[in-house]
Amino acid sequence: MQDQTAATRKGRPPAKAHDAHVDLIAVVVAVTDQEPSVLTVGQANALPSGPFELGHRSLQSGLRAWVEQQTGHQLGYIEQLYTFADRDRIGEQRQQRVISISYLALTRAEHAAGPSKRAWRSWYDFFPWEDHRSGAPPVIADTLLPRLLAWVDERDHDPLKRERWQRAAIAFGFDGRDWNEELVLQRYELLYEAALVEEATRGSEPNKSLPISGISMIADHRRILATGIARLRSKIKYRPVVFELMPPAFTFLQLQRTVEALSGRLVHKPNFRRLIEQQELVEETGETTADTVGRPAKLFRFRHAVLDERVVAGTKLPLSRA
Amino acid sequence: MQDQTAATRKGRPPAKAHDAHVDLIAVVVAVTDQEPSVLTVGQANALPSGPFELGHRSLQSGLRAWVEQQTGHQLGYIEQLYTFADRDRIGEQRQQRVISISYLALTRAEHAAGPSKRAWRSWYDFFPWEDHRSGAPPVIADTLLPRLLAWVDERDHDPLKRERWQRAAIAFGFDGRDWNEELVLQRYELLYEAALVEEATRGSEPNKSLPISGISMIADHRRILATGIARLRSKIKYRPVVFELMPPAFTFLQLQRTVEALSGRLVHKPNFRRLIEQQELVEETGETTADTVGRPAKLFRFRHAVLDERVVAGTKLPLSRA
DNA sequence: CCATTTATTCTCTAAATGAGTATAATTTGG
DNA sequence: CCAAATTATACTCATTTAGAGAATAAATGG
Repeated sequence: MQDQTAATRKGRPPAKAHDAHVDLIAVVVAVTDQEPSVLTVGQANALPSGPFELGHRSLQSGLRAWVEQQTGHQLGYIEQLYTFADRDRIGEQRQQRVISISYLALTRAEHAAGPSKRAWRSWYDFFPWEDHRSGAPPVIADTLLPRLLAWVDERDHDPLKRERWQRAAIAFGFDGRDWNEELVLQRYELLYEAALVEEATRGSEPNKSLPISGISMIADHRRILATGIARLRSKIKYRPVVFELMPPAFTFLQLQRTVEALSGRLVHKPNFRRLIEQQELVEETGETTADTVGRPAKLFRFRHAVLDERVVAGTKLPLSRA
Repeated sequence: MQDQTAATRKGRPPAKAHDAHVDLIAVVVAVTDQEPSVLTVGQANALPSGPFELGHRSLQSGLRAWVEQQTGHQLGYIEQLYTFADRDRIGEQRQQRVISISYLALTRAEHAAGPSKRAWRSWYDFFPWEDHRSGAPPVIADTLLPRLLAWVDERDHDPLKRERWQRAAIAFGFDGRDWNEELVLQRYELLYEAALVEEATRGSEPNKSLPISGISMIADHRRILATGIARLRSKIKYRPVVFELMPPAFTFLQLQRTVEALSGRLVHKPNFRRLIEQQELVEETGETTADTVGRPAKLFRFRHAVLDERVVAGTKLPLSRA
């Protein structure tokens, strides 16, 4: 799953007319001080990216080269996210097609020294409504809910109103529904559709009452970031990827705080420990933490062997033994 | 998740030199007569595909257009699979880069009449080792195991031998391990690496003792098909996508047989029923089947409402209530 | 009517999950 | 040095879910 790439098709006449510009773009994630952060460039409002060039051996190596050049950061774990190609989601129009192939990279924030243009930034700067670690953030009730209600009311008649309202309610957990932390992309797309994010209004006249929600990014980078967050929030649940973000040795609490930072939710401490233990994902290093107050915690390391042993979780289909 | 696309990047000088040819390629799946089949073109050894052109509104609409033109088949549900760009996996070398953006489409085999070049073909023709509905297929013990052992033995020394053997054992369930039906792509890649599939030997001199395993496809289409099968086998477990493959009304057994066809494994009938029922995925139509022997089965239909109600399964993180 | 076939419902046990409570090992303020 | 305070770790208990199979129901074909 971590290394897929290849060209295809048999000798078809090269259709130069349709050739496209291909960009590689990276969502590089680290967690430091209980804050999930993303690697940015420029005015801290762009993801590292660059064109896929003839010199690149593969998509992945092209991506690594660009990120390293632009941020000085070397990537470890990466996986492909999604390939975008909409014309209408970019401000300017061009004659030529642009394809963006996005990747998710997991890393630790330290790594390589020296002065560089790299800037880590909490992803909740861009998505303030996504952090529910201390309850639902006020921005939802104060800003988003009223605005979304207005957007629902744009519709004249009932079935259409209800459809909009239901979508909003599912995405944000209104009407007593549960908050679902995985719906990052749906929420962003809804806000985009309701024109509650700055980038949705770029083509139009500057409306001073907007924008309102979070820091925006250039082009559609915020959408790509949303895609990455959604993927990661989903993936930590069934694959041991959190450990890519951890130092070599860590305590249970540190691990828990990392998961909480990513998912934007608090987890139940004893049950979290039980979950990790029963899956045998970690082993004791023998050391304990010294620096803290309270009872010192044992240090653990990730059991890399699990990557070989059980490639994947379990079934979920009620298989028959026959 | 079903409709994502967009262009990116701010005004960077168009780097014509690096422009790439972009192909769209479809894994179109249907299940008929308990056989999972894939839509092919050409000599029934190619997936429908075509270049992404300026006239296409989006990647998805371009894909739909090509499939419709080449097969006369109209697509319903589609989702993006993966974007490939390896140079070394295609027979011929070219100066220009080729990007293949692949999609998975789910449909029903009937649909549109008239003469057409479309051909449905069981995916097990291409992956005979993947069908475990009547136990492990003989090809594994008879052909693959000995060949893989020889491949393991190519390595001179122990740690390297062990590493190869462990990979094979995990992928194919040797050494008393369980068969994991989701590892379709890993298995294919392993066979490719061990040169046990025809396409792995295309650059080299024709070795008569090979090829051996399944029907091959042009270029890297078989790899893309493997990617699609793997995705589908994984996805049916946590999202109600099987219903895209079912007729409007169906019995529990038909539904079960469809799941079995896709996963290549038999499921436990009462527990399968319980699973579907407790998730309230279906409702009775009121009719029953007439044509069969034995007790007539009730007919059910998919409750489309579930797509709105619960967008997604559940948590899997031990959340705290606070 | 009886054997056969398929459908549907139950039962029972073992695991996994959710939610707390209890106990252990430290540090820190007096 | 002792009593909070603080964090870590271990247990408990009820509830749900999953795995495996038995029992019952409703047809068909003689």
